[in-house]
Amino acid sequence: MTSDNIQKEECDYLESYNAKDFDRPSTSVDNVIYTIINNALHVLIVKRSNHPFKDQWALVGGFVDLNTDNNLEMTAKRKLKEKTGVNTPYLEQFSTIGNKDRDPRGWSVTTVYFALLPSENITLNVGKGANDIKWAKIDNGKISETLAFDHSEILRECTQRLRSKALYTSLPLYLMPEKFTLHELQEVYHAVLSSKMDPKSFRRRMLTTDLLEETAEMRQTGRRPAMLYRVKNDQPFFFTRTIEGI
Amino acid sequence: MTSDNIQKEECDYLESYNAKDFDRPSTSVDNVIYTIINNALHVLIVKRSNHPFKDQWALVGGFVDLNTDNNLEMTAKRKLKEKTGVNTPYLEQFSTIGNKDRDPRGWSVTTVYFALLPSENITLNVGKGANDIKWAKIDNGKISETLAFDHSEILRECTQRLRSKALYTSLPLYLMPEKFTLHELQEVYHAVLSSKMDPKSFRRRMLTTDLLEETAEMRQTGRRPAMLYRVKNDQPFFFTRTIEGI
DNA sequence: CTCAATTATTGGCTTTGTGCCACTATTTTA
DNA sequence: TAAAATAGTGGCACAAAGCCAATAATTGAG
Repeated sequence: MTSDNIQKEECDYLESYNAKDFDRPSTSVDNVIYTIINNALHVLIVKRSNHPFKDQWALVGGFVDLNTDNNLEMTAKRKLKEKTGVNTPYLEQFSTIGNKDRDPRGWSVTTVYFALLPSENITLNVGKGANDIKWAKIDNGKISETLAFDHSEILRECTQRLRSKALYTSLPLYLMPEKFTLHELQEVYHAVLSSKMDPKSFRRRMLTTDLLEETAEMRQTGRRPAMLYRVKNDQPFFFTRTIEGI
Repeated sequence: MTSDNIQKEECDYLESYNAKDFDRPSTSVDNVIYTIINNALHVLIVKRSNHPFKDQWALVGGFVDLNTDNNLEMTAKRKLKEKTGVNTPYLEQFSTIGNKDRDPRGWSVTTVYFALLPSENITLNVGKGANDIKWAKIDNGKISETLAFDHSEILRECTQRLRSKALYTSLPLYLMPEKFTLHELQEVYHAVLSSKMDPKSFRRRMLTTDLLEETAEMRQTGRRPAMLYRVKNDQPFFFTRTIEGI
């Protein structure tokens, strides 16, 4: 068969193809949106106003809208923007969970993204499908609220991934405000890792990369003032060694 | 509203819920199946016997079957077993790609897994939807065949991920036959990384973990015989330092 | 005005694991 | 018996982390 014939055949095939002829799972995106509040890791959750799991807390997510979303990341960003107003977060795909039991409506697939938001002036909007929204504090990888669907498990695994990446990357930098001291950055690492590091080692690790630059300002806190830094290089950095002893 | 009332409401809601009322993307799984042949990394590809992309090579994949597959991983394993007979590979979810352009039939989501198969006696079956199947050699992260859909890009990115993980994990061990010499293992690392390492450093790195154990046998190759090892610990190992200079 | 308390920052030695490269060991074949 | 080939080791240098004590800069109590 010639290549032209195959092209023709494919056109015919596509013309007669009807998406409704095949059973498909539902497809959604869920965001695990982290930020730092009072030196503790928090995650954004919403209270569902619709069935199923009505009036229960859940991660920020929603179905892919085939008309407005060109790809999965657009779905993730649309929901993120709707709830926080943030346009350009650090956003990374975490994992996709698909099975026949996670949603009472039937076979369901969700692609989970996680976002890191700087800890400054974020205004929350309840948005669609929700009647409440709040930051929930993460303790020991868990929050006190029970979440809808398999979201508690997703949150636990995603937080574990974030923690593991903090051991060898600069990801926690995306949780920082524009200007910050090295001590403040170290506190954020502590919040993510739930473990303390030596300040000398931490400073050396951060300053021997090209990630940070000094500002002309100092943080005045009533004791010895501390140098304020800002991010110089926006790319995530991968260290060649992990932090040990976790 | 009482909790009982909500339960009742949810039952009513689920009863009236009709999956066909909502447009959903198609959902598939694609496998990037690696093995080692003649000291080179290879990937399994099939020639499609159906539209679209009829008669073109593609990764091993297929649609989720809502009736037989309980979850996405079952879809991945079902296709893997159909083509190779392998039941228990190393299988890891790589990434999910979903957009409106990747499939001419419309909005499509595919979850990509990668599998590592030991380099020994695997019998290939053409299986459903294909009229040919073969191992394609990976050179510089690419194969010479053009692949259907966005599979060439998926292969490139997935191979990059495998390469990057080989720098700090023991993943290449899953590509080894039951017994192997340290030199043979190093050759597999070389095949994955496309770069050479010092034999002393490599042996030290491998032997200071608890990953391997000596067998009583030696590989006889006509020169000095080499100790044969087998895998002692089936869990993937994460080194605290990456191999440098790549 | 001086000193204790507090927080920021540095000095410097130890430890760990890799890079490097020359050297030794064991086998076959010429 | 020696050369060639492959397996495996000795040992030092180096980079980056751990560890912990010392120094620096500031405020507030007396």
